Amino acid sequence: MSYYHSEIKHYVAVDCVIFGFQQGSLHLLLLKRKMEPAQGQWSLMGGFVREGESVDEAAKRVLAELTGLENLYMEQVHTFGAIDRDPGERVVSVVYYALINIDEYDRESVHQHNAYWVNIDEVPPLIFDHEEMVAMAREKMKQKAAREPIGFNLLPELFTLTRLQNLYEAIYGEAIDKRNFRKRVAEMDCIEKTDKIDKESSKRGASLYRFNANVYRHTNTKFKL
Amino acid sequence: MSYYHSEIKHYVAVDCVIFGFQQGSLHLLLLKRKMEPAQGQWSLMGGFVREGESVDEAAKRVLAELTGLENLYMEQVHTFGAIDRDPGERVVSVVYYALINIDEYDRESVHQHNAYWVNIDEVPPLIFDHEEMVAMAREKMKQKAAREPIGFNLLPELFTLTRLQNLYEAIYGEAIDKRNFRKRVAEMDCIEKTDKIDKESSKRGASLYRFNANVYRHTNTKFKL
DNA sequence: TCAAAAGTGTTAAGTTTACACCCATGA
DNA sequence: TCATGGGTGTAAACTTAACACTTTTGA
Repeated sequence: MSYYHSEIKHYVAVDCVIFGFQQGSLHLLLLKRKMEPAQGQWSLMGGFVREGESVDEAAKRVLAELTGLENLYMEQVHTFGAIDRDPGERVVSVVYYALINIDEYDRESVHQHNAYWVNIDEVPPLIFDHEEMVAMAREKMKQKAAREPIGFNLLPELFTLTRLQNLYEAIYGEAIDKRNFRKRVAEMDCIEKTDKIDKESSKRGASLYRFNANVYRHTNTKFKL
Repeated sequence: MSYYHSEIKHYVAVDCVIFGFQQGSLHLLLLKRKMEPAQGQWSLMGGFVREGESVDEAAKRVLAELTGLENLYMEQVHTFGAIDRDPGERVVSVVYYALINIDEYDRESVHQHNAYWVNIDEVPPLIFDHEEMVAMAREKMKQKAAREPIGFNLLPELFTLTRLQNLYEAIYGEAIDKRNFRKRVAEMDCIEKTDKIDKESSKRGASLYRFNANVYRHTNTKFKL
């Protein structure tokens, strides 16, 4: 209105790199675009920032639209601001990543958006600069997961240690020594053994564990997996 | 024009957290605003993203406007997108930090912008969300400086080891053991001793060192100071 | 001659890595 | 009974941290 009238405005969008964990691998929720530009090609889920919402809120809305889930763990990654990154028109895009428990999304909604879970190591070519977005999001998530307990967002509430180890192997992209891994887990009070046993994944059965966020907040020991 | 006509646009700005190193402390280059809104208050250097430039280019331009320097080391920090973060009008701001050798900027230009170097531990109240921007930039710079040789951008080409140590102490906010520090430096081939001696800082004189970016690129040893 | 910064190694503590076998169970 | 995944400890290698005195020189 008043101060900045001599400046120009831009479209501001958000794009979401949505991580899930399945069959021992990280997966991404990708869309096969139903609209121009780039119809028929693969892309991240995105949307424009609207008038009455912050950029963070726009990302939450876009995620909820697709997955039906509110309160996902989400983090801003980077803003992509090249002039011609979108060949349709100039759009500045703020990228977020989200971590979701792959058992809990709204399949109906995902289906309607023409979205599919794709193994992160078999991602098809993506439109625009979306591959770079994925690369940055993956790297940032990896760094964060090593030092803060965000990985549990990718798991159900109860999980076996083998499953947790598989998750971290997928995140780091390398094998982890089982005994060393369990030693580290044992030192972390916030990862609690429950008295429940999982019989799905093995004949013998494996103890189920749970992440306790309260314990995490009240202990001063650094998280490190 | 075509695809996104039903969406609305936003002002997109850049704000720059400009670090310098002086008298053993990190300093920030801050402006006393000459215009509304928030005239007379302290702020970061900023500006709007224009039509023919990317967001990165806007940040470079804004930095060059203030300091007269091109090719500064610069990194994107975060995008601030709250609706009412700027009480004048809605502006989405992309924050960058830059590292500058405090001996080399254009004093004339800085003076004209009403800008001053302020010790980072004595920063006055800043407008809007600029204090949060500074905090995030500082943390990100610290993380990066520990693992990549960006600190040299804050120093002249030749420097003594004591000066380098003082810089890292300022970045980390804690004292470093002199012998351990020098041991680490000695193991890094990219930090080369020259045959020049600095006589300014001590009676005895101290050897001057230089960072060699080529050597850094061609060695595989991780940078760690 | 003395104040001020430069320069220099060793040891202990802590952390990280490598590694192999027995257990419980359902098919 | 055997194939499958669950569960457990120790020693060596490496990394980090702690620590104090001698040197040079200009004022």
